Amino acid sequence: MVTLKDIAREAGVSVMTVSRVVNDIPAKVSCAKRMEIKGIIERMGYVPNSSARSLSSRCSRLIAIILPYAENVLDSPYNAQMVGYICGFVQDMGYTTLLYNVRDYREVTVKLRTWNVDGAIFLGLFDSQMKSIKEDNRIPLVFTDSYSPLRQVTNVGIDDFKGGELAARHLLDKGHRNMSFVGEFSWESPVVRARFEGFKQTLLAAGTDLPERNVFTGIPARDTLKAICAGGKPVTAFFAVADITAIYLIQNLMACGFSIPRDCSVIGFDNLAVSGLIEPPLTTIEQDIEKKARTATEILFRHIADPARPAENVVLDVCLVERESVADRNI
Amino acid sequence: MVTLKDIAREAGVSVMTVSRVVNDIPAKVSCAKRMEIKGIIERMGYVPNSSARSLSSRCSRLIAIILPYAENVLDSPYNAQMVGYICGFVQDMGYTTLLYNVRDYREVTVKLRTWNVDGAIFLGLFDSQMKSIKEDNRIPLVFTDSYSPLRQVTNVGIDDFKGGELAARHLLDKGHRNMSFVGEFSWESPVVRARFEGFKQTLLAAGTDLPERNVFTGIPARDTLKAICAGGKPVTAFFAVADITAIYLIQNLMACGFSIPRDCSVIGFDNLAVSGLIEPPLTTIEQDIEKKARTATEILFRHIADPARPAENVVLDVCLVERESVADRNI
DNA sequence: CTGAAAGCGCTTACAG
DNA sequence: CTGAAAGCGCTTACAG
Repeated sequence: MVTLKDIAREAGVSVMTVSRVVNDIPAKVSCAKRMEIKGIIERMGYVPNSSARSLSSRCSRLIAIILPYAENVLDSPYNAQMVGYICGFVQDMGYTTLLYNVRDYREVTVKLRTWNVDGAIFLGLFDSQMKSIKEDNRIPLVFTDSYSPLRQVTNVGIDDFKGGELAARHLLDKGHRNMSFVGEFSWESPVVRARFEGFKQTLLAAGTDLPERNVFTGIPARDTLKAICAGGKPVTAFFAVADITAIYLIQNLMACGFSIPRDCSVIGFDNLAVSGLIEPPLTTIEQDIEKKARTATEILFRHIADPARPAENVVLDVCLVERESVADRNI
Repeated sequence: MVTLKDIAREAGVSVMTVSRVVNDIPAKVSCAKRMEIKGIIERMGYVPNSSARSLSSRCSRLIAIILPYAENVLDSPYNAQMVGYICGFVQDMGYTTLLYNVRDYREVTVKLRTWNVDGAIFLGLFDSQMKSIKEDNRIPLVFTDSYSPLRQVTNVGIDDFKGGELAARHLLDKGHRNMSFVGEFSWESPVVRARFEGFKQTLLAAGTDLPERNVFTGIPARDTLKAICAGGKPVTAFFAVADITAIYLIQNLMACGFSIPRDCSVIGFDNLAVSGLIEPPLTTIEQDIEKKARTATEILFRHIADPARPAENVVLDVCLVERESVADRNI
């Protein structure tokens, strides 16, 4: 392994001079010497040892992405997109990405400290442990999709409530009057809750009720689907809390013999790449995942550059993407 | 920051004794002392500094996953699956995952050396640079889907040729006699080549030709699709080199007014999660991505434990998954 | 503009 | 079973 010392000996200077060249510390080494040393570094294939750097400078140039545990954390297209973009942005900044999935929030502190990570981005549900995580780790931390009331926490999220509103308004516009909400995860998730509330309140304001029996935490069983989509006052449209949910819901509705959108309409949330590819192409609420990833990374680096910066809470916009999974009942 | 020294002072022992407790070096510290020290470590919230460890022990417990550059490397569901599984397995071994996307293979050496990475797994097309990468980095390296002739390289791949055979045999069984191959990427990719050869040779052996005009490097334009699927001797079935390709191909065929599989059949390769969700559900050649990720990780750790181990080339099996995108023309 | 000294937090290698 | 010494490769802080 080639070290600073080797380069220094070869160039006949001290290690400090080489270190200054390697780190491009300006105007502290004469130009001629600088060029000569650069040549030797190139020729000998010197690569700085990041561990040694991290140890002495207390900066690792390492960013951790923290995901809640799953057998495969990137199974979800949303997570995969976020991690992929963040990884690219982090690398563009000259930093390196560590990828972690944690079963218990207490693992977080150990993982961040042991590598002396300079900053971390959290994907997913860490709301309740956020306070402890924040207290235990005095480095810049960016959460995503958090609804924690803590003001000193930096978060990048989207307008989930508005997403629910847009879905409701679109279905109302298309003449639907009896609808169903299909959630996922537990009701613990404030993200699900916000989308639901936006949906429900918009319906209520328009004089349309969303009865309890049409609200589900997961995809309803086929018998249930058959029951609510037929009978006296059938459900004509579903708002699924995520595109993945919508896709499986459509599968189940089709398996029940329903045609989408002729017999019942479905609107999703996320606008994943696959959502335009299924049959029928999914009408959905779009969130800009690249922008979310970019914003989260930018804010993180802003806090790394200036740790005194106040916490920010960014809420990104959402919009309706109309495709073919919602029928117009007005015509 | 709590260090070994702090624990040592608190316990009234030397740092070496604490180090031995932290690292569970067996039977070298009396039991009573060991318990007492463990208590202090717990109480003071000591976390070992991995950089210091890496520097002095020359082992980082870091594994790099190297992907060829893309704007979003995890945009491909295949990459996302692989990275997700590998990350989990690596973590189970007590190691940490670094995620890199590289534009140029020369970046690889710098990235691996600077963090003193203990091993690396490569996803994607590194065949031509493999020799240089291998020579520059004397740590365990596992490649995937490589067709490099280098014998000293460890690789985990699948039987792409057999996949092509299975596709051909299935279409022949279903009575198709005029087929098309739709590739992706360049023909440089030996993976594409192998799938193509398996397909073509099986057709030829059965007395069915695969004329040049029905072989494509990307998804054909709609005019082309219309032309080859109509006329005197129409193409009745397509073999797409990957499910993603198949999905877009189906989109295009539908946009041309063709019904799948009534007017033309499509068979894919990979069996992604989405492939069963599209309409019609895709008949495809399945590869076991979890097994591939697991095998690659296991072999890597075997080589880390015993660097003298000879290189291995593992070829995993593939199989046909029959769904609804291929019509039976015999009935 | 340049360098000698000290130290980051740990482990290796040796001594007892 | 325990510890003092040296060193991993770098940077910080200071001196000139």
